[in-house]
Amino acid sequence: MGTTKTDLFTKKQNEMAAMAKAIAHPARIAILQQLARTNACICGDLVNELGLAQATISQHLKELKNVGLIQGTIDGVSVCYCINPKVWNQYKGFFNDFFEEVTVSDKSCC
Amino acid sequence: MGTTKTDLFTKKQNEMAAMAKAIAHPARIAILQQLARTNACICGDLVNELGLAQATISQHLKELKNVGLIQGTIDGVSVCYCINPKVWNQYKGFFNDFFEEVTVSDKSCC
DNA sequence: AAAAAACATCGTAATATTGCGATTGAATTA
DNA sequence: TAATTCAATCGCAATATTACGATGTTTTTT
Repeated sequence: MGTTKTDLFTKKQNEMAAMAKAIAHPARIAILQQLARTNACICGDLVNELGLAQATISQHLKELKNVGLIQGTIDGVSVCYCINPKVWNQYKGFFNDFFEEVTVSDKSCC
Repeated sequence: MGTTKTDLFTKKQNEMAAMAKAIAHPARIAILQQLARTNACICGDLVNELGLAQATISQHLKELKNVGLIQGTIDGVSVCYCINPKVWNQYKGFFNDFFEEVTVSDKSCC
């Protein structure tokens, strides 16, 4: 118990849920926005900006890295993180498709 | 500890995260797709289709109702659920804006 | 080589989520 | 009215998430 029963759903549905989960935290939203704005960013800056502990930020960065939304390259002592445009655009497409699936008529049925 | 520090983030960021969380489960994705397809649905059908226990489905429906994505009206003994087009389109817009925030250039910086 | 700087990882505590059986509540039917 | 049906809610167990101090690792600087 307590575990999501992924076997009950399609691959696409599980993927969609995983994608949503990746951005289902304000810290990760904030991180992505920051990276989006600057188009390059170091982790230290994020720690200063967000107000969360370094370990916490690092953990969120790891999750974003795991789903491929960001990538980091070592730059001397620090690490330079940035958005992975390919995956980003994939997300954009998937979410768009999902919400487009229903071109909801303005009148609801009930 | 263990609680998300919402006070560190903007209202928009918290809202965005909450919206993502609402669809961050395959069962809720499946429910929304089903409602989208039929444009009207009864809960009992969902229980049969999804394979989760009635109590579990009811809980997911409640979450979707809480964020306004769906609405239910009593129809005799059963309840008819459907998508709220207004909120649905709001979600569509917000997600689109979020991913549009970065019109990522095809070359990443690092 | 020693100290410092920037992150990652470990371990742990607090809280949230998921799932379901059992029960309750409301409406319909016999 | 009693039985039935459908869904909401309660209570609990299992697992996941969030957060952070402490420690480890890697590179730079002294």
